[in-house]
This record gives sequence, structure tokens and C-alpha cells, in this order.
Amino acid sequence: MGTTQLETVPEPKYWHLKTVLSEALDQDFAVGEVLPNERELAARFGVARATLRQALEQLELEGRLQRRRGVGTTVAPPRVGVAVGSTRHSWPGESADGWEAVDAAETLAPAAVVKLLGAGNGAGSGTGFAADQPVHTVRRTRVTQGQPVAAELLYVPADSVPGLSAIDAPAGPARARAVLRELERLVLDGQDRSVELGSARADDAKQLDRLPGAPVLVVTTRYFTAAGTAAVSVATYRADTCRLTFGDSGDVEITETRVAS
Amino acid sequence: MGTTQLETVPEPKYWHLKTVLSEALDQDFAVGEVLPNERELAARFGVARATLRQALEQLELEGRLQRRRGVGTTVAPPRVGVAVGSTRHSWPGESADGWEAVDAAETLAPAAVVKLLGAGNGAGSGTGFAADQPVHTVRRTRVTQGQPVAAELLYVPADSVPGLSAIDAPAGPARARAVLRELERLVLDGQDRSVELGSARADDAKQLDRLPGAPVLVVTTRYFTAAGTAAVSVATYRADTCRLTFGDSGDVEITETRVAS
DNA sequence: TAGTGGTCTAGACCACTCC
DNA sequence: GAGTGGTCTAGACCACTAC
Repeated sequence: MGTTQLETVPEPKYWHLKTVLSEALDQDFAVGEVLPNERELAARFGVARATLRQALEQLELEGRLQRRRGVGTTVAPPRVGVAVGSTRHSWPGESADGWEAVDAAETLAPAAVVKLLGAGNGAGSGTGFAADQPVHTVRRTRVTQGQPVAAELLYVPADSVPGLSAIDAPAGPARARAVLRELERLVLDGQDRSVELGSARADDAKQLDRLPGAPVLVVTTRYFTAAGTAAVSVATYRADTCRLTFGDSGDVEITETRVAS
Repeated sequence: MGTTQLETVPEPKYWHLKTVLSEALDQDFAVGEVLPNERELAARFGVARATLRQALEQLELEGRLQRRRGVGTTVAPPRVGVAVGSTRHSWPGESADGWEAVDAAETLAPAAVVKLLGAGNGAGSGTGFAADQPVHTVRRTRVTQGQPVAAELLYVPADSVPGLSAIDAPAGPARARAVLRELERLVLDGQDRSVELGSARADDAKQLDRLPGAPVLVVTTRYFTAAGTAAVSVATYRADTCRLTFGDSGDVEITETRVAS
């Protein structure tokens, strides 16, 4: 007795630092304001720069900070709510809600996409999709409030859309839009979505104005017709700036709050 | 001429390492297999341990590795598909799809939740919710395939459900279930969902068997009645092991693939 | 050119798990 | 007690931005 139970759970320094900084952000900083640079912050808190950076990384992951090489660290605005599931069961491109077609090409699908294309619809046939069948790919970008928030790659098997081979537009946005138009001629039977965490590949990162490896929310959508899976879309959203919304109730939208952690 | 254009884009070491390791995982390792320890891997690749760890962290973020202190690093199984939006417009607890009530209490809602409760339904009234009104909280856990995948905190304003004050079950699962039962008596008008990246708070982390700060997918759901927002649920899913599925097409489920990054 | 964040090193010690 | 991953340090240099 006499020895008061102290420090039984020694909190890591970076975790405590994160808490302190988080409160400081709430109270003493405005959105867009630049923080002191990392070397000074580290000195001010009496820790190594690496430790300070661990705290900043967490805060950036939670969308509270924005760091840019050569520029500095700024206080991030609240995450943008991006509607993902509001317009239901529609082909990509049908409602122009911020998406912009960039380019189209014809290649072989990566293995993961082949699997998604191969699995049939519940009702339909499930005509297997082989890895050596060509697919048309359409690249799109989604811009919200002037900021790029998502990069999408859409995979359409050449044989799932009849008119696809007749497209002769040169590479570029025009060709991409032509592919989307052909897709819309089909009858959409249903769709399927999943969300998971990933890290941006080099090409996506460039499109999203981030460094490779940046955390992204990967939204995978499968589009079904009676004949099976007619297309697969893999959209990567910036995890730091986006909150994906699935508006089941139609007219309501969460607009401003931040609840995460 | 003669000087071949090399290394114009000097890839960071950890990024290259990640690629190499990723391929090795695909080819030379089975799910569940343990990797050599970090010190040996670092030596083998001729980098500092910190650099090696940067690559491992990325792979863990992508759900390819699982690291446990005192144990080692193992190859993770493919992410589990967890249905989030399949049963539509139903109160929490109505379909026992892996959720288990843990406890219930009565407190004040955190600021972020107050905002969510305050915003009214499109159709309904929008009777403002004040920060000093008490809310009932229900804690639930979701288990899939023997693994804890999500921790949920449900907030129910005391005055949004009449029978709530009559509950006299002692703290614990029984009380939690009693609160959910009362909630089910109301007529659900609609709901609203959003997904964003967060980091696990200490309590959630313990429930998910992870360290604090671990990346999680935060699913925020608002439940509407004619009177306004009747409840708000904040569920945190392990981002490393989960893929959230929103099955619009009813009977179809993505089951096995991994597409992220 | 100066200042920023991004990468990397070579150590050290700690917390945890398992034997 | 041995071995693992987690935290932390005090440096160094690089890539990028802006002036």
C-alpha cells in the first residue's frame, strides 16, 4: 500500500502526441492554416522527428491534416460526403454526378478482375470468363468541389457488348464516352458493391494528386445483365478526404460531421 | 547519347520492397504461414529494419499480412466479405446476422453524434437534439467466422423511444437486448449510411483484438422515424480483415477475390 | 536557394507471447 | 528466458515547392 497504481498502461508517446495535437487543432487552428514545420514541432514537444511524424500520419489518415512535400502541413477541411449508392442500378455514366471520362483502351484484365467477371449472376447463366479474352477499359475521374476524389477503371468484356467492336473513335475522352454509351444500351439486371481499404497504385495516385501508397477506399461494383456479369468497375477514392455515403432514404444526406475515431 | 535514361523515377526502397514481398507472398507462401522475423528479413534485403517495416505496414494495410507482437508475421487469408447493406431498412438487432449485444448504459452523446441526431429527416420534423439530453448507448460486437470484425456503439436519445425509461434490467447483455427490443416497436421510416476511414479508439481496439490506432472502416448509420432521427449507430470494422459488401442485387455475394491495389 | 515533407539508417529499449 | 513485433532516437540525405 502507498504505492499508487500509476502508469500501468504506459501510453505510447506518439499516441499521446496525437491526442494533444488533435485538441490543439480543434481549439487553436482554423481550416487551411499551416502548422509549424515538423522539425520545430518535434523540438517543441521534445520528441524525435520520426515520433512526431507517426502522430501526424495518424491525423492525416483521419482526415484532419493535409501534408504536401515542399509546402507544409495544413489543417484539412471536414471530409467531403461523396454519394456512391444513391442512384440505384444504373450504368456508369448515366447520371453525370461528377464523373468525367478520361480514356479508353483494350487490354487483358488483371487476374483479380477476371475472377469478378467470371462469377455469374444468381439468375443468369455464369458463362465463365477466361483470362485471355480481351476487355475494354475505361478510365474516369471524379471531381467534387474542385478536388479530384476518385479514379475509376471500368472493365467491359469485349463480347458482353455487341456494338463495342464498331467503335472507331481515337483514344481519349471521346472513345471512353462511346464505350459508356454502348453499355447503356444493355438492360441492367442488378448490381453489387463492396468497399475495402487499399493503397493507391502509382497511376491512381497521380490521378488523385497523392503519393503512391496513399490510403484509398476501393469501391468494386459488378454490373449484371441476364447474360451474366457485363462489367466491373474498380473505383479508388481518396480515404483522407472522402466519406462515402449510401443514401438509402433518398432525399437525406449527411453533410458535415466527422465521427471517425 | 550513350547515357541511357535510367532511374529518372527513383522508386523508394520500401515501395520496391513491398512489390518484391508481394510477389513472394503470391508464389512462395501459403495462408497462415509465418514469415522470417523482421530483423532477418531486413538483413536479407539489405535495408534497415525501419524500412522493411514500412513495406510490411503497407502489406498489412492491404490485408495481405497479419502481425502480432510476441508471435510473428503471418500470411493473412483473403478479406472476409461482410454484408452491411443487404437487409434493408431494418432496426439493428432485427436480423441476428452475427451481431451480439454486449452492454448498455446511459450517458451524454459525444459532440459528433449530437450533430447527427440533431439533423432531422427530410420528411419529418427535425426537432433539434441538444447536447445535454441523455442518450442510451448499446454496445454490440460482430463476429464472423470466429473472428471479431466489428464493434458498434448505438446511440438512442432517451426521449425518442417511450418505453426506454421503464427498462430495469441490470447492466449487461440483457439490458442491451431490452433496449434493442424497445427500438423495434417504432416504425422505421428510412436510413442513411456512410463509410469512412478512421483509426480505432482504445476501447474499440480491445474489442477488435487490435492495437489502438489500427485502421478501421467507420460505418455511420442514421435511423429515421416520422419524428426525426431516432438512433445513430457508429460501427468500426477492422480494415485489415474486412471487405464491406452492399448487396443491391439480393442473392449475389462477392466471395473470394481481392482487388484492392 | 531556402525551406518543406519524404526516405533511410543503425542503433536502443520495451511489451508481449510462448515455452 | 528467448524471441517476436512495437516504440523511439538522432542523425543524414533526397525530392519537391516556392521565391
